[in-house]
Amino acid sequence: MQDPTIDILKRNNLSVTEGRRNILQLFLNHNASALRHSDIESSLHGLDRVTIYRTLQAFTEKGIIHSIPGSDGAARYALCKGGCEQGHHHDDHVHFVCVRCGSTQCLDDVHVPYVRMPEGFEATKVEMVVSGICSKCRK
Amino acid sequence: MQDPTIDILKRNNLSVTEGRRNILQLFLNHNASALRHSDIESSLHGLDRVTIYRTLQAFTEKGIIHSIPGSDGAARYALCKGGCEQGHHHDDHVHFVCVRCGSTQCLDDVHVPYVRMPEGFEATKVEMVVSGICSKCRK
DNA sequence: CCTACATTTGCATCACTGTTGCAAAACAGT
DNA sequence: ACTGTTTTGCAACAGTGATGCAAATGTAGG
Repeated sequence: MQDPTIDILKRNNLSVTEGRRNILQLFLNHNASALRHSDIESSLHGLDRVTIYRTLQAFTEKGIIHSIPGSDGAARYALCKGGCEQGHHHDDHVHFVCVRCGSTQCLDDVHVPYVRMPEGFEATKVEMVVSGICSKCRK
Repeated sequence: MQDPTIDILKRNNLSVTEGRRNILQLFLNHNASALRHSDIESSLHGLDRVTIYRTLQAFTEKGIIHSIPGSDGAARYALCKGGCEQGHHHDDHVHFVCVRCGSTQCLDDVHVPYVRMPEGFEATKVEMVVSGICSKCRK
């Protein structure tokens, strides 16, 4: 109740630790754009690299955050807005990567359109990433 | 004329070297699914890692191959089927990643649908990657 | 075919991402 | 507060990708 981070961690059956609360708080403060592991590492010095990796894994498994594939070989993470539960994500929105400022954001209102698969293919997940100039960089 | 690899390299103003011909031949033989750097490295032992990276870069710039974002942090590459030229790619097809066999393939007949961007966003590139079970693995 | 110039290769090295095993520290429930 | 479980930090490792430089290779002209 008092602190939203404690609440979220408990609801997801995760032990409430300093590191997890700090990482979660960072996502709550920063929900305009997705965070890379390195962003978290530089914001929260003193927290071990490995702990951050493991925390991101745990949060992803619980459905607190979702990962966004980055073409530069570094995963990005953003808070799930709702509908995601233990084991199953329902983030069917489009992601946007700005080539100018480098930020990745969730376009929560733009949902991934349906595409018909060829005979014999069975789709279980669809990722759509749009690159271009974001609204902030276009001024 | 005689060897398609020589032909393709010359058409793109690339020096014809042993390594480039071998890599290109690998793509020609293997056009059902995309290749990772490591696939090429293990198929063509004796060729330096760095040479492979630089060749993949050169081929991508020339529009011979295109890269496919992989969520596992390893880029995949596949031959461009047409419409791609020096500097500009026109691969608007969907990519499929099989979670069973791990292969990545181009669904050349399935093209990426249009999505309307929110106010202020300017899209220049759209990537769509579908995961699931491919037709071969479903038998 | 040989020479001279430009390009490419291989090697060493580096930076970054992500994983694993293990002992010490922190947490949860009684 | 005590005990058992979970998490953390550390060390080490594997993989991807980039860069600088000297040696090797390719290209074009005669």
